[in-house]
Amino acid sequence: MNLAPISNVQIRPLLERYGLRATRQRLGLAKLLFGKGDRHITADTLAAEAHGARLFASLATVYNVLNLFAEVGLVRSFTVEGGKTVFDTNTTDHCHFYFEDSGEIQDIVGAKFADQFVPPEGYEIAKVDVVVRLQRKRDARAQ
Amino acid sequence: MNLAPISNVQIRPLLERYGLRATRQRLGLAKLLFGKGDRHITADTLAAEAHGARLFASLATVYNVLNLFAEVGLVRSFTVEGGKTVFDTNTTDHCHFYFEDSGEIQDIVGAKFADQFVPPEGYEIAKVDVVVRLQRKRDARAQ
DNA sequence: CTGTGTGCAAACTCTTTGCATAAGT
DNA sequence: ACTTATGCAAAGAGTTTGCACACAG
Repeated sequence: MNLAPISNVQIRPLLERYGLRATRQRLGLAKLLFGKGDRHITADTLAAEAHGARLFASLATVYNVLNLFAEVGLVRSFTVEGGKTVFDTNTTDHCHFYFEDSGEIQDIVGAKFADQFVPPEGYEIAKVDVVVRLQRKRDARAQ
Repeated sequence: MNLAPISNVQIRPLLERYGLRATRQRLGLAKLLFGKGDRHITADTLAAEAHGARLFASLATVYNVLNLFAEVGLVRSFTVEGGKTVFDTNTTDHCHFYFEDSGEIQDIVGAKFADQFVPPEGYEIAKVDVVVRLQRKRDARAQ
């Protein structure tokens, strides 16, 4: 995937291409997700955003839709410590910075790892999650 | 760390070296953790194991002790999808295989990544979590 | 119409917390 | 003795589920 921002009208065919019914909630959430480039978002944040855009989708539906999108490959999900699930619209092989102070997540460009691992006999790699946790540098002189 | 299996008598000084009071629960849990080489274990599994060994430690205490051990660097924790926190007695820089079918976790030997990332200005790397998720290979001819 | 999605609330899992009691040094 | 840890139960966060109703094709 990793599409450039998608205009309104392209979303319906996008869903249909993945065999998904184009419901109002799915269209609206997809528009929020794919309308502004790469995003890292949790279910409750997306629900809040949807609500702000006067798109009414319950939290349960947001979870359903995000999990569904993740299953078909429209988004990618991973978990950060604390147990929160983050959904990423960039489904290519890449790593993440996680800022411990702000909770922000950022793609690490150019870091690819999935093909460096040799899976054990009988298994294949489903995905590789790499999270680099960052903390504010404490200057040696300070403290 | 990454110590070879530790005998009984070494555990008390180990805790004291880390400035931790040697309580019965901590001694017992440490013995279970460090007594059999590298382990990947969740709090509830360790609690069950302790119970089986007639060491009575409540789940809350197991969490307290594991989090404390993680803080001082005796163990390392990371989260797998599903939100479970896994505690690893191997605190060196390494990656993990996660078997989706069994839930098992295995160290990947020889894979080191922490020094390959350049943190953004003002930040330093707290840790790098790499989880390679594995699924049973579905033979192309099958299905 | 028919099947599928949605919304709500309740259930569920994992983890943390508050407070009285127990134990360590 | 004094301090810190433990146990219990309850609270908390995040996510999933069951069922009645609504909507898409």
